[in-house]
Amino acid sequence: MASTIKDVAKMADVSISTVSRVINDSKPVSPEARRRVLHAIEVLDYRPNEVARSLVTKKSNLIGVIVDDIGSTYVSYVLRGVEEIGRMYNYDIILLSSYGDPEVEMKFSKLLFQKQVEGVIVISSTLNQKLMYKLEESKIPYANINRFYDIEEDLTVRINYEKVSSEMVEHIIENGHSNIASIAIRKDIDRTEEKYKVDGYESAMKNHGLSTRSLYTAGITEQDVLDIANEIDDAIENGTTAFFCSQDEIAVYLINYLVDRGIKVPDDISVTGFGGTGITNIYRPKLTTVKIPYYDIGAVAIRKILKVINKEEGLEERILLPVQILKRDSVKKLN
Amino acid sequence: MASTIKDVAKMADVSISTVSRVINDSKPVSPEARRRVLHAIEVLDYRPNEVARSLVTKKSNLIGVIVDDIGSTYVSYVLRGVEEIGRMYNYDIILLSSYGDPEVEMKFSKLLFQKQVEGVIVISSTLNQKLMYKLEESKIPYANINRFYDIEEDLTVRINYEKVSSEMVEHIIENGHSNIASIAIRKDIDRTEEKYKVDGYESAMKNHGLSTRSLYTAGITEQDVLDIANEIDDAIENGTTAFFCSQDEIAVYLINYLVDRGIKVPDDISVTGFGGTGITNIYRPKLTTVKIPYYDIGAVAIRKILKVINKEEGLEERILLPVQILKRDSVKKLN
DNA sequence: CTGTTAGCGCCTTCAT
DNA sequence: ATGAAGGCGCTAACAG
Repeated sequence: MASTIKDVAKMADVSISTVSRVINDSKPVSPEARRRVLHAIEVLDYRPNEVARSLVTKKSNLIGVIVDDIGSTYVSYVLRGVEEIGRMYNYDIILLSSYGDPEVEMKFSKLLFQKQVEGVIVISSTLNQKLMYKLEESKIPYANINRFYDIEEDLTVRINYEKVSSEMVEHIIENGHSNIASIAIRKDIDRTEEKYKVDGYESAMKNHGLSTRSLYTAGITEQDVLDIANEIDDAIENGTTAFFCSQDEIAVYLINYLVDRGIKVPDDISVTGFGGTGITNIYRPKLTTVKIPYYDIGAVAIRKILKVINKEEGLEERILLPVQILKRDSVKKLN
Repeated sequence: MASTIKDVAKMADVSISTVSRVINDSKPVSPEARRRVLHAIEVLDYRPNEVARSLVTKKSNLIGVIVDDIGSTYVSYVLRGVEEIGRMYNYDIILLSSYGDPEVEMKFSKLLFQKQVEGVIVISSTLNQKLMYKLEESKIPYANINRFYDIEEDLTVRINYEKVSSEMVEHIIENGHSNIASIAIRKDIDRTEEKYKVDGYESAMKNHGLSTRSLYTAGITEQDVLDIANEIDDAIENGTTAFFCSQDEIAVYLINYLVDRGIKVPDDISVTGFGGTGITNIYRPKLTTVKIPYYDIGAVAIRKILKVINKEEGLEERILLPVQILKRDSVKKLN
């Protein structure tokens, strides 16, 4: 059995209050007493029991994080930010992976409440409104981070997808392309970031008096891309020289498809993506893409929660994260 | 303020003992009392406070997981297994990411002890002996999962790298190759899985009377591979037609290097890897590689810990996980 | 500066 | 079958 505050008190020949005072540095303690306590702590290898401490202080220093799949790159990148900033403020992360099951997520939230977490962060690719309601009514601070859905009310951290999309399209245009198609995900597009990307694409094109061609996939799997092969072929036959894709996965599977058909990227066709995670550094050609600051998204989310917990006054500004376009090798300069 | 067991007792007009009995199903309670308690719980939306519960039962149902980088594919894949199996047994995961700093890891272990975790799992790419000692002397069950180091005493879960390496080399030989080189990581090779891989390669080659050529990198970054470009070129000039690589990253960067030099894979040169994570499905050509069961590695590790916690008698067998060779497109059949 | 006391919310004997 | 009482390890008044 680990030693307790009592053992330390006994050994140092003081009361447990005094021990508590030195470990918390809460009230003045005479140098002599402090010395003895410290010594006893050392000898007994005493470590305060956080569970007991939480019970009385009502602070668990725990943030619950519900994710849909810890194995996904998106989730793990966001988690980096959450974990590191949480740590800076002495908060630990309890991690729960739901694999996208909404019912499981409901159970998780209950579990987390019982564990007395002080905040909850949800990192997912799907939407679970029921979970949001439950978190809302729980009155504990929470943040919702979603890979696709970008909903005004839920917003925690946002990115100006429309603007950066326009910039990316400008970049493609500057490289001499004029027949540029976009590919985005159709599902729930009115509530996802995809809408903003397509809007950005279309407005940039219109600003240059160019006509648009917007293709849509069902998702980001290889099959989803192959399913619109006809439309891709069609675009190319009609002179499309560049594809502005709303996600790195789409871009990469598109390139795979093109290469398999003997079409070279970027020599014959240029392609851009959105995301900028590891794969885009390894894959050849190195993808020209928008680097989404996943780490910062996580960091800002937990920071916001901690602010609420600590009742920091921070004016509730909407945080808009800057993004960066990585100009690499998948866009060719036409002459 | 959330309602407590007292509130429930008052509302149901019973003692807190009775409430405790129904929520834990520990002792018989009259149907009538039970009904009233359940009703009160429902109305008050009562959820037992796990912190208080842990304090008295001395069970936190928490497993601490120290990782070097939550953002790494390796870590997140292993975590999937840890999390899911932990969940099955009602254990939650506290996640700490050290970014490889040994001192930080020491602090983490202390932190975890204070949080009263019942077990600790370390998932890393580096070795922290001090941490292992500390965990060992803590007397709480722990498991050490390492991406590279494969040390007899520390073993938690193991893989027969030598055997599968031989099989992979056999596969390459069956495809008509005879001049095959290996590439592995030199660092600490006597204590890493790399040794077994090279051994497997060499023994397969010798069994076929073929001569070996073993190259070594400093690590798995792109630069590490480029640093041995001369040796790679040299091997090719000397007739090498296939490279058996000890890690997917090495294989992929090697292919990048070769392709950049106008050498086609697998048409001119065949390449195999080790790992089988997501990237190898997306990358072209699809890599022929050994699929390491990361999920199972994590699952077995936590299962082992839970066995100790629950004092299950399970004979302390050494678990050897089966692996699978993914025969895909990066090895060409020579005629 | 220090010790005593009263809980935090819950489980668990021990009586009844 | 049920309630009263004690205590898990710790913090926070309250006296002194």
